[in-house]
Amino acid sequence: MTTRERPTLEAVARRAGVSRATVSRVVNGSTTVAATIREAVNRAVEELGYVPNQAARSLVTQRTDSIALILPETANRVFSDDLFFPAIIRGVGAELEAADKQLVLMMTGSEAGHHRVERYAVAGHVDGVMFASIHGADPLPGLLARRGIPVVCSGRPMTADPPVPYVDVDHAGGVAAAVRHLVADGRRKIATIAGPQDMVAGIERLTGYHASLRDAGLPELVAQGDFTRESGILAMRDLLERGPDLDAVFAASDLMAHGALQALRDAGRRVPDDVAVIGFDDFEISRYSDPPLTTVRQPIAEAGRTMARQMLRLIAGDPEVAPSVVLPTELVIRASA
Amino acid sequence: MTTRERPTLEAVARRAGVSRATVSRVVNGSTTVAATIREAVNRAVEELGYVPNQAARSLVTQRTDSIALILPETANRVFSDDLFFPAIIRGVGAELEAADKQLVLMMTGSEAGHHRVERYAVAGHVDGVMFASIHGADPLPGLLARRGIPVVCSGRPMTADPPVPYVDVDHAGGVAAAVRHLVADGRRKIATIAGPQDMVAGIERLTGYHASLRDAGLPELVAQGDFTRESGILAMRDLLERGPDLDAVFAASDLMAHGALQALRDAGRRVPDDVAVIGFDDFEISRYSDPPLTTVRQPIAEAGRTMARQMLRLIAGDPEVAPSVVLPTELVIRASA
DNA sequence: TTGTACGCGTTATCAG
DNA sequence: CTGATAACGCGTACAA
Repeated sequence: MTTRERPTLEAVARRAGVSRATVSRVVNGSTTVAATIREAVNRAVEELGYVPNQAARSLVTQRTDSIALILPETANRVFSDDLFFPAIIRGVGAELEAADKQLVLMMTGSEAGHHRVERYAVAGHVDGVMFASIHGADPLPGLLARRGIPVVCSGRPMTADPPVPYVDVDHAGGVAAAVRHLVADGRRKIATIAGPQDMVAGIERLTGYHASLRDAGLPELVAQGDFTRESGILAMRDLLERGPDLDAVFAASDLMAHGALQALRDAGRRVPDDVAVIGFDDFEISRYSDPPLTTVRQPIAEAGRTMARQMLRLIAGDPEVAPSVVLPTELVIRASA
Repeated sequence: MTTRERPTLEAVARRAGVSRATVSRVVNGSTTVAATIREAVNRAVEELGYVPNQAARSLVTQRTDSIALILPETANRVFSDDLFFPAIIRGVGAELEAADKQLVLMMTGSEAGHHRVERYAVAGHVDGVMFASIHGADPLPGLLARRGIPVVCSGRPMTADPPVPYVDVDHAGGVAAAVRHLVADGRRKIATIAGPQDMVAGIERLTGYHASLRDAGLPELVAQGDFTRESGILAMRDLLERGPDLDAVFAASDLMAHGALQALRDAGRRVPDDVAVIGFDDFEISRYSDPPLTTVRQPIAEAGRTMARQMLRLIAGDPEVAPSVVLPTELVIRASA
């Protein structure tokens, strides 16, 4: 391994026969440099393979040009068949790439990881921190914000101690559309498989269910899941037991809806003839399920892009950053309901 | 958002009534500081919420205490039902956590991303770079190594321009064990579903297949896949068409093996009665397939841990870092073969 | 045991 | 348009 010394600005300057200042200007794309000199400097940079020392640079600029995306989950959860994280990462990545910022992914399933991320950010490793999801009343976003670090969350934080800008989708509106569709179809015993109640997405979809059924004057039937397919299977079995006469089920995630489809099939119920099923997400796979899943589409990648844009504004010092952006959801009707 | 000034060493020193040097010593855990002073300093640190400026610190120490793990894939590939990446990330994460180093994940599916990672590393953002996989003759590992940046790869790099330390598993040995098992079981028409031939894992498993069948004096039958389940389905159909009389198939990944199981079922072949199937990976789900999958176990998380350990040694300047570590594989016999 | 003083590699502010 | 020169915040010989 060649442990050659890294060339400095000084070295480039000597080789090009100019001052450090001039080299710095060229490297940073200043226009006020004579063409001939610029060329000489660029040649020297090339020959020496010069790359600016990030530590020195950010010591004076106060910037690192890299931004963290926190995945407050364990590796097992992040990397599963749940396509939420990939989608949000794609959205964030695309927007940051366009802005030439480096995306830094950090998983913090454990408590210790949580604390290390805090130090990492406060120490100035990154210019800002985005959260891909929030569990319970996670203090970290507020903590960082109070430190003056730009923070944006995906999903409304449950604690708004110092209010942190967030991007979310219209959960309630999506659920309402789903329930309306079921009611219009003549369904009268509409159950739900709720998401985890330590996450705003889970809570708001359940709240939306409550509100919609109340408006429609229909009886409720709730089972608890955690967004995963397995939990959908278990919850559906539970529902069938407690409400054998149900004729529809709204699952708070596509994966749980798929689990429900499977459990219904196992129980000999036909979808949608006996039981209508609606999910929430609109993952790719939902187009190919049996039957294809009617579901509430939420623009996850778009949420990621939006989150990144807000972050870039925050970093740029834009005072006009909206405290929240809520993206619309949309009912996608296929065969299951 | 409180944009309070970040306290510096100087501020802490003033408050504690000591010099900057002393504060620095306390913060870095030097033992040569009087207990009373240490306490006063710690109190000041606490009160001010002081956290060392990473840029300033690494400007002098030449270290950042964070290490990158490159996933040279798109988000779609990284976050799929392939459990390779989660496993390796878990292994790496555990080892780095113990060493109190921060793990930084970077995905570089695109060409541009590739280049940005190079600059990121060369600029000194991280102390070292690990690669979770390698495609073709990726020049990046060598490029970084030549720059004097510690590099470790998971999987033998196809180009060893400057030889880069790597951790891999015994592909050939695993394949040989699988084929031996099939032959001993009386199978005589053993096909294979090969992995992508731009990755060493794909190449070596196919090479191993060639060698094993040659040794056994049996005819070959090869179809091409890319480690995914879908490619396994397609490849199996292809094989059945070209070799209707095959009585066994070795798939170079568990996911492809699962695809093969499905295709065989669709074709009305019984497993293992008509066709024996063996995979490669031993993912959790392979215990629950129908039938449970006989497969070659490769210790992925252990490879991640080993890779991290090698990296830590490299960073510590240990001259005794092995140029390569090859972990054993093991045939796990279940019901499919 | 503690403090002084220098240097790490850049950028930015001034003169020239 | 270019070149000195002063920060930026910290670690660490060296001196006290």
